[in-house]
Amino acid sequence: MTFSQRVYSVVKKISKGSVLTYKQVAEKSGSPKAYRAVGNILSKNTDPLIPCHRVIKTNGDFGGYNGLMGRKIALLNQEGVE
DNA sequence: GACCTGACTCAAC
DNA sequence: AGTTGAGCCAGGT
Repeated sequence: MTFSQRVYSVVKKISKGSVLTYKQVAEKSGSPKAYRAVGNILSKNTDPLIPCHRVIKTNGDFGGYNGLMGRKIALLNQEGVE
């Protein structure tokens, strides 16, 4: 089980209406200081099962996610995410 | 195996 | 409060 796999598991466990920061994911993944790796891995593995859009920056702002979404994210936010 | 990159975060200016 | 520099991690080249 590599760190990336752990990150995937954590992100996939995010419930609707909940958002985790890269730091939170890193902590749950086992390495509280691996926030760097989290962003890096997610960027290279944009799996459809991974709601990367639910992963935001610690300041509460939206992260990158260059995905083909865009406004879909806003819709998702309306689902329950602030 | 070493160096570079990146969707980050924190502390200091 | 905004910008800059430094620090950390895993993956890719």
